Amino acid sequence: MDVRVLLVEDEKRLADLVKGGLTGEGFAVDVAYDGRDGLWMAKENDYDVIVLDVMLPRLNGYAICSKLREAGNWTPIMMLTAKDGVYDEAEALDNGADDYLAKPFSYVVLLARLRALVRRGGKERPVSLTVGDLTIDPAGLRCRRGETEIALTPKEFAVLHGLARRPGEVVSKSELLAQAWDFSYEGDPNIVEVYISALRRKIDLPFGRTTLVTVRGAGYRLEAA
Amino acid sequence: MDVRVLLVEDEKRLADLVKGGLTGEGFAVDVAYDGRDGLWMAKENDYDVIVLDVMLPRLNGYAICSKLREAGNWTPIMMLTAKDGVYDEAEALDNGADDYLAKPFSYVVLLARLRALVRRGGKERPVSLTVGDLTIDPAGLRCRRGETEIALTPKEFAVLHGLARRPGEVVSKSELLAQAWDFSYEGDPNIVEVYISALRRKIDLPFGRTTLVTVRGAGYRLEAA
DNA sequence: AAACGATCTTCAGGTTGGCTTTAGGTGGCG
DNA sequence: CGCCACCTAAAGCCAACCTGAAGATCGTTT
Repeated sequence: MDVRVLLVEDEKRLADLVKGGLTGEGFAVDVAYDGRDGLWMAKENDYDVIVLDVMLPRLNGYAICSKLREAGNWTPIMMLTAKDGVYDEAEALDNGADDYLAKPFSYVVLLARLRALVRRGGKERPVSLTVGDLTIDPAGLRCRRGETEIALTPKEFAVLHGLARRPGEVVSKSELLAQAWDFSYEGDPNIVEVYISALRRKIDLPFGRTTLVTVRGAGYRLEAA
Repeated sequence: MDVRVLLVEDEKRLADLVKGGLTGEGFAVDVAYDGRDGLWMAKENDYDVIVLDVMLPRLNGYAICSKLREAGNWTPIMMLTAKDGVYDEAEALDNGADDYLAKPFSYVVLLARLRALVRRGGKERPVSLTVGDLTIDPAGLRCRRGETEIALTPKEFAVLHGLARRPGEVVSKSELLAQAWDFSYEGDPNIVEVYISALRRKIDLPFGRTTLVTVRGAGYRLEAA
């Protein structure tokens, strides 16, 4: 049971190096030297993980990534970003990548991250959730109301995510607890209320909306309207 | 086991193109060139997925979609929305479509999305109940009379739900008690009357209706008329 | 190591709104 | 006419909920 890897990288020297290394580690590696070939191969075959350079001839890494996700392909993707910067990371994850690595990278780090990615598996998950004009990006701890970016803490995000996965439906406090906290959380359920309060202050109040609704005795509901 | 597709599209050139492409991919494609034929074929045959253009002669895509859903047909539907601003995606999904694609679309994308739709088997049949123009959504603890949303408390909802599950039938007070309250409720059975009263004030009175009928000595009945 | 900032969690006071009971009223039915 | 089932407005009670603030925890910086 080999791990099948697709490597899309135009620098032939680097591509060969990585391929050699990974092959030695027991990976089955295919290489594509430009974006369009890479996209085609990714669609044609079933890989366990895809390594994508960002800057590629004919079709860049971001585009490949979004196109795959759009096509319902949720193979784990690692992006190799040329420039080191926050902007690149954000863009990579925005486009549906699962992890990224800034060039130049150490081979050992690549290997470790790849293994982590494969282990995590490519569970099917949407690139982003949308509830009305609220978009939630599960890859990063961020969300946007229209064009306005909203910073969320990890827990706030977890709660919002739990609600957004079932828009318009009532999600009970205990469901939120089970999802955003450990399964067997022993603490005060009031904590959910605290986070609901914080979320409202961020996603509703500044916009004069009330999309996060309390359903007394039942739970909370996130509405599109 | 072919995948059976119904394509409802009046632009003959486009229809033939798509049909050709999909046939080549192993789909069994039927084409209808106007809305009424499309609806008829959708009802007559059992398709795995239906592709609906929005703007169609004789009966538009939205109408076909709602009519099918009304008739209890939950075949996955993909809507093709012309991007002229009159119709938008949200409307497509509101009408019960499972996915939409804005024209002009790439054939590859259409193919991928269709496959995803078929794989998922479409939206789960909503569990909402309908009694005449009254719809009850247990997942969201909401109910509507026509387009008007009605706010209900959990107990009110529980009672209404108990009635709506058996539309037109008499449901006894003790059945309602057993269902909406704990099995062994020790309180005053008059409470049911109180809630019936509250419900009437919300779902009948404002609409000049009397759908929630008392059957003296037997219980209550929720009527479609 | 110490200090710091951010986040998480707990706590407590205040408020609200739904649940239930009560009680007087209505109307069907013998 | 009187009984009984049902209707419904009103009010008290209590649990659920909101929220500001303080304490606890964790990771990062100095």
